Amino acid sequence: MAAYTLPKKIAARQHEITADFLMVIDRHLADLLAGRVTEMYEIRDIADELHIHPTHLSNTIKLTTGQAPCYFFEEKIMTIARSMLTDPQQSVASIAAILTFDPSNFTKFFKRFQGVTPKQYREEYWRAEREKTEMLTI
Amino acid sequence: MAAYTLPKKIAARQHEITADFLMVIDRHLADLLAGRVTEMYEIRDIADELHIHPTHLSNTIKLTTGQAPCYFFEEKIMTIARSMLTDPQQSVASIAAILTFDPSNFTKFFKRFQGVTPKQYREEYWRAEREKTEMLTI
DNA sequence: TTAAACGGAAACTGTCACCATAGCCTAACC
DNA sequence: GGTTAGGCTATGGTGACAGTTTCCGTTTAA
Repeated sequence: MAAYTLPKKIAARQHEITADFLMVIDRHLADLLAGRVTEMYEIRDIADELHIHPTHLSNTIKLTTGQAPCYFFEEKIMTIARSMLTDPQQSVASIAAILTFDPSNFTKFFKRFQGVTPKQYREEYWRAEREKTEMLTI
Repeated sequence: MAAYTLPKKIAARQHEITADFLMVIDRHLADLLAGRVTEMYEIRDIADELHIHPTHLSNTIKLTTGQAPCYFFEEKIMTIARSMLTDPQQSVASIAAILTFDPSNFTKFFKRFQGVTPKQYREEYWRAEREKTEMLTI
């Protein structure tokens, strides 16, 4: 009997793929923000990096999470976009550029998920901030 | 070896869509002429009826026939228009109305395909008819 | 020997950019 | 007065392309 057994497989291959996928997009987005890359990954690029077929990636992510790969990618991009919009120094166009959108598409993309345009989102954010400050000073 | 095989699929899904598309526009135009409907179908309406995406409809028709969906739609409308114009009772404007055009656009539409305006077409048609009759009476 | 992993074709959904033109009005022309 | 042309703008259709889903065939490992 072997005294040492391999650690029990916590995740099946499916979950390994899912975890790897999430790591890859996190790393890629970090690279994008740091300016180390300037092109947005496509699903094909991620599948290539994981050495599996794009269709198989799509199927596996959907199977383990109930959501398609794009969902997570887009969610993370939205989180970054919202965060950058709270910085009044950055123009909407420059944020769009960093996220590899052309300005027009960035607005469409953002509005589709957030319901409001980037500019509206920024304005509402600062209005809310001002109200908070007033609460303190009164 | 199976003695009975299913009949070989003659038409792939693509051809099924194409056939259905042609049926739908035929039926719709018949409805229009009979006054059962007064609005011209758009590609979206046909796609809805076939339960597929408009883009997919467009791409599939183009793939199987080499022509875009509009081509067939417009061809059939032109056939109807030419036929109605041979009836001297119907004014050009009333024909336009039945085909859901405003008079000005109908002329433009007709000329684009036929090279001549509706009125010219009608006149040439009757001139040709008269010549035929003269041939007989001489 | 069988169930998961994987490859891959085909059908389908969806977005975007481009542009021809329908729609609408006015004006000109038989 | 019915027909046609001109001019403007909003928009529908298209073609290209990315992604998803379904389905099935192979391989692989237990």
